[in-house]
Amino acid sequence: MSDAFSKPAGPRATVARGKETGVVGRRLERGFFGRDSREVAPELLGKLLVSGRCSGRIVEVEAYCGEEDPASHAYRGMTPRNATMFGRAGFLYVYFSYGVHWCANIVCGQEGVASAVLLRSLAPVAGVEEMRSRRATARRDRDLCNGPGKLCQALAITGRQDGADLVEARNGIWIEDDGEAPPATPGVGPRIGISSARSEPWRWWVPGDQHVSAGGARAATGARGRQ
DNA sequence: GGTAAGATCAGC
DNA sequence: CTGATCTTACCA
Repeated sequence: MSDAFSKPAGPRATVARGKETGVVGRRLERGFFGRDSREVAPELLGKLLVSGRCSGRIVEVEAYCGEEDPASHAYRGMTPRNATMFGRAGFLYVYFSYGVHWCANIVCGQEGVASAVLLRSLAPVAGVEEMRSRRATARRDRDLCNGPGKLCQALAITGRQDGADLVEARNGIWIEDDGEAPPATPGVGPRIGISSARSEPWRWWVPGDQHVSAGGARAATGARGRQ
């Protein structure tokens, strides 16, 4: 695997991109994340995930609620894998899924409470060429970041970013608010790909956005999912 | 020690 | 629909 992450861009990238887009956003602060993940998740819709020279607008998220949530990795307590989730809010929890893909979460809530928001889909904004080069299998640009594994591959997020602080942003990765408001009425529904707590409506998305994940789109159109 | 299941994706 | 292929939980 190539290491495209050797040069973290840092906050300076905000200015650089601002020159291109005319918009300079603000990094989200610790307090934004230090609440219940179900409160944070829908407010993340419309925010930008920035990693290196790439960024994308968050269009689909899921909340996981630690030791009270059977679908959460933290349900059975702390393990080496999920330790980051038990730490401070505003850090990135990255895990390896199905032995194949990486998935990224933002830790929320109080320290010691393992709640987090899974980033499921982005609309690509900056660094699209770089994303394409990392995701040769994506035939269309809308396939670059429309899934939790895909967006990590596109933005070069791996286990190396597990435990990265999105607030201090010293790893060149952070969440930015460029003024785009979350949808007043987001899509809401059950989470994707889990087998327990299937009825909890803890997935949110931007209605009608073409970058919502394939699994999410299926669920939204009422097609049969695993039951 | 073995085995099954999993917050996924791509290719058939 | 299936294979890929790593981590964890759980059972013997």
